[in-house]
Amino acid sequence: MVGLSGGVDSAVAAYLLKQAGHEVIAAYMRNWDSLANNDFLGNPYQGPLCPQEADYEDAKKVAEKLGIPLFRVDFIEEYWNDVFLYFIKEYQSGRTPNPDVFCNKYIKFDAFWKFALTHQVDYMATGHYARYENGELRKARDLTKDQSYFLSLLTHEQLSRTLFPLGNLLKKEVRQIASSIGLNVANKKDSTGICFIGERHFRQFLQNYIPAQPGEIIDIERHEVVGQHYGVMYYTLGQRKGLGIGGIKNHQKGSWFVVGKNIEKQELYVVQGDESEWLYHECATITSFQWLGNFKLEVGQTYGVKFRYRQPDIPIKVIEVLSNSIVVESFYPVRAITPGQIAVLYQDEVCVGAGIIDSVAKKG
RNA sequence: UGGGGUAUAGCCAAGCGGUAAGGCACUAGACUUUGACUCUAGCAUCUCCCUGGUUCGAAUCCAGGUACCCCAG
Repeated sequence: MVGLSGGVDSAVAAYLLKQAGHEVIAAYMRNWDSLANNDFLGNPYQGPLCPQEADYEDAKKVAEKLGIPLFRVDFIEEYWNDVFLYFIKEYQSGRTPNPDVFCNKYIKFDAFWKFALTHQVDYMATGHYARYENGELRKARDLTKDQSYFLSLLTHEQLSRTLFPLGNLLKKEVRQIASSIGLNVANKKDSTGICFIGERHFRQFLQNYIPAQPGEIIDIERHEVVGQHYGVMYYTLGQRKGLGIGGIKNHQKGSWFVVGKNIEKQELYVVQGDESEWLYHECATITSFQWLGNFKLEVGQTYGVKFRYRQPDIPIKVIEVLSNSIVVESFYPVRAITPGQIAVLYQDEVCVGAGIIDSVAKKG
């Protein structure tokens, strides 16, 4: 069973599986209901035109074109309970979660799989750009579209029952295939924003679930108030936009960036200029760490790590291994390593482990 | 109510007679299956606190007014 989103990637994935001789069925998932979920503020799609229904129509056309049956399934409650509540809780505690990683873990590769099982399938498949070969999760051939980052918290069991038909293709090739077989979505723009929710004005979106709590923005170097914020939970480390801090007398030119926050005091800490020491760290404690490698994880080993999606691999050394967490140290300062985000360890192309960034520190 | 200083876009700020730099913020777009970062573009055209005056021409000079700041009382 293939998860058809209405986009070009999953459509081509389904096509390729069918071409390969698999018996393919598909399902369109809908996991977010703006009305039921009070998704009002910051939602650009007010009114009757619902992008999800447009996507469903696209998926139907794709299924029809490919001659495969298309089911429709909702995991709105599961998404809310397993992904969104966690998402909100993290923001409330001042962290910056990555909901899509958990959406994969609990919805796409769990709830969806259970649904697929009711149709007696052997495998599920998605349009992710990633590879799972010989028990190893690997980056996609198209490194610019590689999505192994988002799959890094899956288990071997989840990965081994999944096919990734796009793992060895370039995005460009996927679009060419879609075009060559006349798929309606061949030139459809890639979707962005939180999976199943979509593009939102983020601060306003959060305000639907976390009430505003305005407070002071403080220059952490001079201990001066330089502005007012809407609520510390709406900002993330390294953030520039949305601070609204203009020119200030006797200050140099330059933008301001978030470097910290105090939930209790509702204070947001910032620095001017993107070269401030406050923005950079080398050490990170990674909790809920899951090891995917087929050898032993030990102190002293070096890997490449992504502290956020699409970040080039950063060389790090493992300096501590605990039962459920590890501590790593990069060989050079890294900007805005952010608690709540997922840190993924790679050994070249192989994803060997991942966990949640819990805290960061300067070297030494 | 003596003296001095400043008044330029939301903020900081160039310009000192020749027809409004720059930065920040903001907005839009690009990038992006999280949030960010980044990049590109836009952003004072009866306008430079107000009113007169000098001049071919003023934000720039002069006079008066208004507001705020500082030092003295």
